[in-house]
Parts: sequence; C-alpha cells; structure tokens
Amino acid sequence: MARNTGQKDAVRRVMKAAKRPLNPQEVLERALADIPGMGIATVYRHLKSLNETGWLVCVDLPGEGTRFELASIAHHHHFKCDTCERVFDVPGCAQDVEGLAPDGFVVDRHEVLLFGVCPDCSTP
Amino acid sequence: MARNTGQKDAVRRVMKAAKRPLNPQEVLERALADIPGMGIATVYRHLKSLNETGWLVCVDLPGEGTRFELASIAHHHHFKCDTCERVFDVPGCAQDVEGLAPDGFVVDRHEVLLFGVCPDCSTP
DNA sequence: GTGGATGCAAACTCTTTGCACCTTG
DNA sequence: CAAGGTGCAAAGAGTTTGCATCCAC
Repeated sequence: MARNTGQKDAVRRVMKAAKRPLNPQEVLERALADIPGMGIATVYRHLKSLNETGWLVCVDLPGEGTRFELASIAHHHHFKCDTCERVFDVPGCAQDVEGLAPDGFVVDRHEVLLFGVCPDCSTP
Repeated sequence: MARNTGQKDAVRRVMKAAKRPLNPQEVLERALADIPGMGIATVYRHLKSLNETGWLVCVDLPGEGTRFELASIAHHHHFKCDTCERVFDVPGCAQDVEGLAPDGFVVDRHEVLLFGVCPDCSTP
C-alpha cells in the first residue's frame, strides 16, 4: 500500500478528521462521501497497513470490534458511554498505573478504560 | 438456565478452578473431562447466563475474543505477556483512575490493562 | 408428563483473501 | 507497460440460534 491513491487519501483524511476512535464501518461510511463505490475490503487493507507503519493505533473495547485512531495524539485513554455506546478520548493518565504489576513483571504499555454515562446522556 | 444440570455444574467448576481468565474454547476443553460430548454452544449459553446473573465478568483484551472469570474475586486488573500471550491477574488498583474523566462524565466501572513481559519470559 | 436444557448444524457477523480488472508512476 | 491497488464475492473464525431430542423436577 505504498502508492498514493484516492482511497488511501480518503482513509487518512477521515482518520485525521475523527474526534474519537472509529471502527472500519464508520471509516467506510465517511470515506464514501469522497470516493463513491469504495469497498469495505479496501478500508480494512488501509487500516491494517497504516497500523503496521505506526500511523494508526488499535483501540479495543469489550464487546465490539477493533477501532482505530491516530497514533500521533498525546497519551490518553478512553471512556465508553453505556447508554449511547460512543467512545470518547480522555486526556491524561492516572499516576502509578504501571507500578501495579507485581515484582518480576516488566510493563512497557498500558491501557485504561472507563465506563459510565456521558454528559449528553446524563442530562436529558 | 435455572435448572441444575451436569453441564452447568461443569462450567461453574471449571471457572472456580481457573487461576486466570478463560475463553469459551478453554472452558469447553476443561469441561469435556467431566462431561464427554458436551457442545460449545452449551458453554456459550452458560457463560452468557452466568455473566448476566453477575457470577462471571467479561475480560476483553486487544486482538482476542472474550474471556471470563469469577466476579467474586477482589477488584483487580490484568497483565498480558507480549511473549507468551498468557494473561495474569494483577492485584490492587491505581489511585484516582476514575477521576480522569472530564467534568460531566459519570464513571461507574473501569478496566486497566498492562502489557509487557512476565517473569517467566524475562529470565530465560 | 412438561418445560427447560442440550447437541448439532445452519445462520450471522466481522474480517481476510483470491482474482480479474483498473490505476499510478 | 508493469507493479501494485481495488471491488466483488467467497472463505474463515468466532459466536448465536432454530429445532428435535433429552432429562430434571
């Protein structure tokens, strides 16, 4: 996937514009505005290659497929609303998270997921 | 799933004996020792109902299917070894994790995942 | 005896892959 | 023009469901 094509540009544009992690289906829906007729397989192929080059990172949440977001955004975590199912970025990081591991475990990465109700859903 | 059957007992026994989160396939393999001929669908059905009653909780990790473990064990988190792929329980919890959420978000649950190398894999 | 539980196989969902055709460089 | 990218459809993996049969109560 080294060649520059309209499809690849569309995926990059969609991911840059996203304010939250997107799944392949959401990426396709947004990319279709630029490239009518684009196929889901092409989305998967580009997400995979952009992830392998380190431009995108995976965001996995319980009970749903993999989402992706830009690798370049600052260290942060995620909040999933139990009501509307949307996923939000949460800036910052708890202290001492990696210190939790028992002696002998070497931690080089961590992920924090919060679950609850987002502002939109808690004030009807 | 309110009736007491050998299959249900087998799933409960397997889960109680497990020292780490198990996926449905692992549960079936262990249950087959007690109930030869048991089907994977029955495992899924019992895992689902035991989860709905709150006896089991889901443990989702990036890049793999859902695992389950007893809900009764103390609040803890998980460590996945990038080398041997095993998943370990990590006792305790970081301070202020739920305080990360921006104003307006109501947090009622959280999950922390650590990734790195376990003691077995770091001392060859 | 009766309704819930089970095993099997088919259905479903999500993701990947094979292939003929099209596009970029 | 050649190498690589694309869309479609089929193939896979994991999970759920329909149904006839079986078993706990």
